[in-house]
Amino acid sequence: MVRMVDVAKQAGVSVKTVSRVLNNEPHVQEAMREKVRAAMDQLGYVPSASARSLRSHRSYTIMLLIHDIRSPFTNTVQFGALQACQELGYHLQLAMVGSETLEDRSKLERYFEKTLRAGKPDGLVLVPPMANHPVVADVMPSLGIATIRIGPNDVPDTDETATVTIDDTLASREMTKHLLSLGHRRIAFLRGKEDQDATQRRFEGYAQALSDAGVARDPSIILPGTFNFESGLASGEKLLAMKEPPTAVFAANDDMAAGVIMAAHRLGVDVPSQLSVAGFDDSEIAERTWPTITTIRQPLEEIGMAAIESLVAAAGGSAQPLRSKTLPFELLIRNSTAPVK
Amino acid sequence: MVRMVDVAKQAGVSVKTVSRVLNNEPHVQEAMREKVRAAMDQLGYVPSASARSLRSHRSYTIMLLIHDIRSPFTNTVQFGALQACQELGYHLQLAMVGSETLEDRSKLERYFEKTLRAGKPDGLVLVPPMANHPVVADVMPSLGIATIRIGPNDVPDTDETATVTIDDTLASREMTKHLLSLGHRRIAFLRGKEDQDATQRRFEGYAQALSDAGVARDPSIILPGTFNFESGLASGEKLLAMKEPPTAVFAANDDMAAGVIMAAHRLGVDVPSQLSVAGFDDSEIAERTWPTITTIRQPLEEIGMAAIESLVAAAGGSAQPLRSKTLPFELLIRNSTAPVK
DNA sequence: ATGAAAGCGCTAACAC
DNA sequence: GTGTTAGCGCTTTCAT
Repeated sequence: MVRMVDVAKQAGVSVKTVSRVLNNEPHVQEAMREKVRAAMDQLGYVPSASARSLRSHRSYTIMLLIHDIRSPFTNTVQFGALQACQELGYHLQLAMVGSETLEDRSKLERYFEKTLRAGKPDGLVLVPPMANHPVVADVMPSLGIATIRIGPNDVPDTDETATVTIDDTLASREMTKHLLSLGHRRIAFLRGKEDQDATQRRFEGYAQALSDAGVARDPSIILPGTFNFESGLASGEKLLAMKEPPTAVFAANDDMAAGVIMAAHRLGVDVPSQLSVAGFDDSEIAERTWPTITTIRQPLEEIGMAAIESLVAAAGGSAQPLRSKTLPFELLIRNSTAPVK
Repeated sequence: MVRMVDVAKQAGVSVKTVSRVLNNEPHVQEAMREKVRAAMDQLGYVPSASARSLRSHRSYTIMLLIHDIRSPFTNTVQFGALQACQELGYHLQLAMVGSETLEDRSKLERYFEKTLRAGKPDGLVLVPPMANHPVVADVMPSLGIATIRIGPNDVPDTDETATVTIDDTLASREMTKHLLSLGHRRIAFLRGKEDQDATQRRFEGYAQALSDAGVARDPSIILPGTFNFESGLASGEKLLAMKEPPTAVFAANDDMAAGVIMAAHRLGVDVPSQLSVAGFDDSEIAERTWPTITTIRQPLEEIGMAAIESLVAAAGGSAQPLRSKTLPFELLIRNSTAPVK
């Protein structure tokens, strides 16, 4: 194994200088820097991560904390995060919190204590439903780890936490306006999980757009949901069985929208001629159903990348505080929405 | 921060004894062991990962090497792997190899050198298409890292590598037999990517079943593919435009099967009454299309868990060699296959 | 601007 | 069965 001393010998300098070059510290002449870099390359030097972090208390590792790893949302964020990590020379480590742990405050505390102290990540990325879970929010500050939350819109920044999101309310309003512009007046709304900020935000956008258009809200076609396919299926069946069914359904995410489409298939209702369906997120499934789903694209890959970039910037000695970012969304009109008949 | 000395002091023993307890080494009296454990709990001791790995050359980290992170296949394996890691006290780290890197031997070598030397994982999990990529297979042995490949059927074990899979050929034969039993004789087959072992294996099962049933193979309805939705869509459109279209399509994975179903929708062909469609993998999409897809369930979560368990067992001092495993599959008959008319 | 020395927290090697 | 000591490879501190 090639050690720092070997590089130092090869370059004819002291270890400390090599260390300075490795860490991009100032106070090294450019010529020296070059010589050291050449020696590193020549010897194929790879610094020992454990030695570095033992001494410096930095791990060059970001931890992505997930709840349901199999969600395409999380998966895409992860993809972006991983790309950014590789570019910046950081490791991406995964950790998962199960439902029971999430419910139980003391369990969660113990879990964090163990996982975070052991891994000592330089930063933490939280995705929904972790991102604005009340118990998580309670426990986090005591850990003293820079954290980016993905998703929530209304959590204030602190020195140690910030958020990366889109403007859910605005996006939802635009989608609702799209449906209104097609002539729909009886538009159902499927809520998501209530412990996720997005549910309320998206509902607000829907409510605002209706109110702007002077359309009264009908509570009987605003249904609870869980963000998953089955919940959309059940709500779809319920709505279509009504005496006066809605002409459009806006689901708070694509999985539920796909469920509504499935319900329509089952009941022989044609989408979009008899029922328009809109989703949110632009998950993979939105392009794989028949018809394909009109939705809001969240730049999830970019969100993942932005999260890592913020954390790494804050971790690097410069000690700039974390900054929240709001990224742009896009209304994607596909085949599941059409003018009302 | 609580250190090992603090625990030792509290328990009234030497550091080495604490270390022995931490690592479950023998030669410690049960009473001492208990005392030490109590002290650890009481002080909230969390061992320093970096110090341990600096000294012991073990990182308690498994690396999952992925190519296309957004595939549901990989995602589910990852889910199982993460569960197993948490149970066994290991960290799961992610690394990604892009397409260009995978094509270029020297790039790949440099990538591995850098990634693996830096992270020093105790084990490596490869998923398709990494798992039996020729260049990867060439480069791996020189790295001296215990590796589990997920997917390939025909790679011999070595001391350092083993595989965890299902019997693709057998599974594919059973699916083909299912279609034959429904009266289909003109069964198309959609191949996957040719650099993946599964493509050939699954084709062989199809070929065997046809041959067992005395049905001649028609090369004009055996089409190449890439395992993705678009490729299934294109093949589906091509098959349905034939003068004598097949009565059934067996796609080498679910994404392609979903594409075929989409093609049928577009062309107004009813599935399954006019065309039966079968997939492979039991991806999430297989239950979200209309109709739902008859497929082969691979126990991907269990596969991910088994991979980690093997690696951890081999990493733990016992130094037992890696062992390959073949897990059971299951034929899931859903709504996309029906008797031929 | 550069270097020498101390020591991060742990385990390997060896003593008892 | 248990303890002592050295040192893993690096960065920090302090000196020059």
